[in-house]
Amino acid sequence: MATIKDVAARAGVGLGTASRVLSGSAQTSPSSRERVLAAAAELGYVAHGPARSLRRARTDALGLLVSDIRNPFFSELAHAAEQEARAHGYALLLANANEDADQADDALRTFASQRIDGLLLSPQGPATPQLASLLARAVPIVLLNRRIEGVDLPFYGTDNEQGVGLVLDWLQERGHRDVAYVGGPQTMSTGAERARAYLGGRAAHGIATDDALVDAGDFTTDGAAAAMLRILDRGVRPTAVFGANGATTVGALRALRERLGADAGGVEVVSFDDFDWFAYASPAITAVRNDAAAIGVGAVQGLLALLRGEDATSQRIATELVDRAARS
Amino acid sequence: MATIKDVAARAGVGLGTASRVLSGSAQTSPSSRERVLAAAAELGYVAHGPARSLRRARTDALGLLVSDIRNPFFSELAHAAEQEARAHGYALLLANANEDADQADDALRTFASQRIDGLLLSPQGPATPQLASLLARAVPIVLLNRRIEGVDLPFYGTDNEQGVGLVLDWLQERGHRDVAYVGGPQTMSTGAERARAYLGGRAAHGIATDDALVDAGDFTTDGAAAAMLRILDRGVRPTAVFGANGATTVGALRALRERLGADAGGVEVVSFDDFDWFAYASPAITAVRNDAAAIGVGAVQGLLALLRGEDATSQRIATELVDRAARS
DNA sequence: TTCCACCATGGAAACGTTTCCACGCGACGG
DNA sequence: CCGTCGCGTGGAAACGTTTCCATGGTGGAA
Repeated sequence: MATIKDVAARAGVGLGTASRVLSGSAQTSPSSRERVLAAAAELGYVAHGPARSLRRARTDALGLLVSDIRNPFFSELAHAAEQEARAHGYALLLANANEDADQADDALRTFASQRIDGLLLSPQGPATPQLASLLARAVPIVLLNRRIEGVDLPFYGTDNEQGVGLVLDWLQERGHRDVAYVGGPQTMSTGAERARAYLGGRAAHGIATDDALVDAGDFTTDGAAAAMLRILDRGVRPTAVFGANGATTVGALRALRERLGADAGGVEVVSFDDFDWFAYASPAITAVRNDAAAIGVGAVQGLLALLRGEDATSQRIATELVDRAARS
Repeated sequence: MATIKDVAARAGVGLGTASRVLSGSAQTSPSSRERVLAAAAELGYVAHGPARSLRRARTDALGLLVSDIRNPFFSELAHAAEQEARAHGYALLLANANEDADQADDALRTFASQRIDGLLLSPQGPATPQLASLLARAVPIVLLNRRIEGVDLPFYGTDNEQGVGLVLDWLQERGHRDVAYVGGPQTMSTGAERARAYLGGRAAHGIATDDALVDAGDFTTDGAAAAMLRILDRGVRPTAVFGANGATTVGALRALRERLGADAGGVEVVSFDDFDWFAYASPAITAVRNDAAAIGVGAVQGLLALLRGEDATSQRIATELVDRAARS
């Protein structure tokens, strides 16, 4: 309730001096400084953020739009990004698109209205009008984990090719020939890149190139379970299954357990995306660990670079394989 | 970049009329309305949120402070709360305390500066100066899942007593006598309430009241694993283990698997807090499902009631048991 | 001693809204 | 035909900051 005028009055200084002390923007005499700070403390003064933003034409806030905060990948990323932003004096506003284009647009509208200084965006699909509007306003934007067709923005995400390479090496080392692949939608860059890397690298790693072993869901558990069942229904019997993201792997696992029992009939499961609990699953799941925290931190740093007027270099974060196969 | 003045000028109306149309606050003639909306669309006008907040002395934003967004309970809750808030025209600002009192205070300071209209708070511990400051400003606040000593605020959380009752019934039905309990910190209301309900109800459900079977961690995986190991080291051999929250159960599971093998030596595990993947764990974990979404929605509704000047009634959300025990 | 430069200071202006107030006009009733 | 009522309107004021500008004072250099 107390304004800076009240503080100035109580400290017996002018409005300007009080502002200079409280925002630390310019030199002030030690005595003024002391009295202003004392007055502010006594009154419990808290600067009015919106007024400050109005005057300074910046909000010191970054927006983060993720497709689903319940997805552990994104909650980890959000957490890391928030820490990094906070460390640099920025607040992080989080919005949830709920895997829905309308909600995503809605969130972008809110961000635009809040006048965020920059945006971390995990795109749902193609560019939307709201996104175009933000681009037109020259709001700095970086992309997370998925690319947008036709829009060239700094990108921070997993190195899909390298990650799939690790999986292929592992499959070969374990001697798997008949491997099922449960993919994601080709319309997402993640789905497309992983599929391309896997399908293109199979032969060189001694894996059968039978198309009956390949199907795709929509990166949801349910979609992936259905895809896995379709594969099994074709009468093929893989010795290993590769899920193209975390939810996909869970769906495949569910289908395998339904069909083949709690140990999935000895089928080995390997995943792009790691969850901690994969260690406790039956069967244990080997996974490529997608470093969400590194992506979040890198993206914030890139965005901050853009805000300083420098340019940001895209990063593909390398993955590492967590091998949980039962060894004899 | 376009302001409401630009819109008014282009539409050939006065400033006031433009504002009235765009904020829908009062009657305007159809012709004005039409021209203002057209002008706004042509200019790509987006209202300046901070300016609006400054003038209206409200932000239409609610703050949500959780202890750790990576905790699935909170990400689920955050998601549900955001949907509910959005449906009522409020934005939800999310902040992460990272289980750390300083960061929590920092986040509260930011919220205060942003002039949020209301706060959903999952407290870390006792009341802090920043919280007192918010209370003094008469910012409406509701509490999530944990209470604060000495502060009487509307509360939305799990019905711990009822949930523990379900677990006790299940343990009795399964014929367990020697049950280990891995609890949480007594300084948190959740830890204390669950411990009280369990310890007090044991005898009536035919469970041994041997204190060697009881230990406590700090609601983290590592702390719980250590507690579980302490119990096993006492030479007791329980037939079932009850973990007082999700992370605790995971820690106990880890310790059991380390000591007794991948099937935990046949020990049955039951948890307060359910994770979807418990179905795929080895051994499968029975759990009391904590309805995070219902808590989030209820809390937002309560907060909105406070904002309307009504008063909010605390809610204890009932849990349900998800029985995943292997039946013969 | 005198001037100049510099630094701290007080207050006005500006940021983009909403809302209040006063005004003009048309319609309706007397 | 005139007074009044009400509705739509334009513009000024206000919200709480920061920043610019002018001013006064002080220290050092000449």
